[in-house]
Amino acid sequence: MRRRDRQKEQTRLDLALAAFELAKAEGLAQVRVPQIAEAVGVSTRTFNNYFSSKEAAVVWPTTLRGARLAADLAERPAGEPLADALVEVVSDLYGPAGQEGLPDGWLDGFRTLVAAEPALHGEYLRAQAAGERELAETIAARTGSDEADLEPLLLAGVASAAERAAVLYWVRQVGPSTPLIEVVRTALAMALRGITAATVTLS
Amino acid sequence: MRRRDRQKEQTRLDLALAAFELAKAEGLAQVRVPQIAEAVGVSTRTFNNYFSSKEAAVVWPTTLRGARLAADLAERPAGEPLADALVEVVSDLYGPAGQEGLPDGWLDGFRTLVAAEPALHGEYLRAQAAGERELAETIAARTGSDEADLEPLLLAGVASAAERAAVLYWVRQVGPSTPLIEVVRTALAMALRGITAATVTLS
DNA sequence: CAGGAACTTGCGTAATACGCAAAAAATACG
DNA sequence: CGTATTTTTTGCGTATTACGCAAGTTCCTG
Repeated sequence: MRRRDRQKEQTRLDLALAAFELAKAEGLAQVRVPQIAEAVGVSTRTFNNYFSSKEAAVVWPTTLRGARLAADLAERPAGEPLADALVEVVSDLYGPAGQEGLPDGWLDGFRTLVAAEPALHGEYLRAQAAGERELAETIAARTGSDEADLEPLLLAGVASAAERAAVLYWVRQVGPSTPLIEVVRTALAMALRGITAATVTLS
Repeated sequence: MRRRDRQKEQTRLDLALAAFELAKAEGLAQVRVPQIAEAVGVSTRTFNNYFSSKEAAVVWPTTLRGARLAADLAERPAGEPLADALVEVVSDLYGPAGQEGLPDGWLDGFRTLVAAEPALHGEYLRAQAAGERELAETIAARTGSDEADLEPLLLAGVASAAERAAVLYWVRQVGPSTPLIEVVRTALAMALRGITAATVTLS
């Protein structure tokens, strides 16, 4: 029962990475679904059992990273202030530990590819949004907020937005680059200060 | 030159609203592109000159609203604190003035539809992201930041995230609803307090 | 009102996504 | 150890779609 699941996830990741490599090499538009399937040794139909489009496949690791984010937050010491925990957990995604399970240099290549391929933007944001939802749930669990509170949604959304902004800033940077992980930390710190400081209740 | 453009934009909006109405009535998956085109009286091929998918069509007004957001911010008095201006401008989108050019009740129907149709999420987020970019540029122009600064990106991202979080919160709300526009104002105020207060520079 | 630009349209085609049912593989169980 | 059962993969058929291209139509400009 478990071996099966692991094999499935491996195949899913294989397909995702194959799609990514091909897109990087030839441009996403030139990549054909059968080509991806063949690279992994499965049928086209099987590819479509795992992913509903090549875009979804390319972006799959983003979903994984989102899940890892929530999981990491859940394991943070309970006493730690939430803002600090968020900064750590998100910026860790951009450190060496955040690349686990993915090939070397994946993150850089992925950023480049997404920037170059507008066709990926929708699926990419979708994947991020999924992670954001998980994150909001974890935050709610941690702070003991009501399931339907505004704060967890806000915190997750803002953290996610700060992460995106940091990456965007870093990509556009021209001069000597501040390391991405530093930019991420700064952006998160700036963005989170507001929400965690204020305690506002809706009437 | 201008009459032509106006007609074009009208057609584009007609197609978008037709797609929306049909999706609302029959479910997006049941709607066929030729059906949308016919509803507006153009050929299928013309539909695809305007939009590259039915999803993109349904979501088009979101793009318009994003553009309006940036335009509105540009017209705010220069003296006004940026955070205040952002709160006003975003929450105005959820007031009566924000519905201009769209049919009555569009906003409610749209929210419901997007919530019900995962196939729209990608395009929806894409449209929001486009608005976010415009907003960041307008903010940069307003504050006189360098084109490549982090702050404008962060502010635009956080404002956008706060808006999304507010809507999500409001949708899930069970009890007596706080008016959406109030939730939006609160969320923005909470989220923005941090960034605008802090002045952090990257090393 | 003639010349030309912009927009629309029909046609052809490559690609895709998914339902369905059969084959194959993995696992559980006696 | 072998068979029954569940899961996964696969092939096939098909409805739909997106877009290049070239011809037709509309509209503006001088």
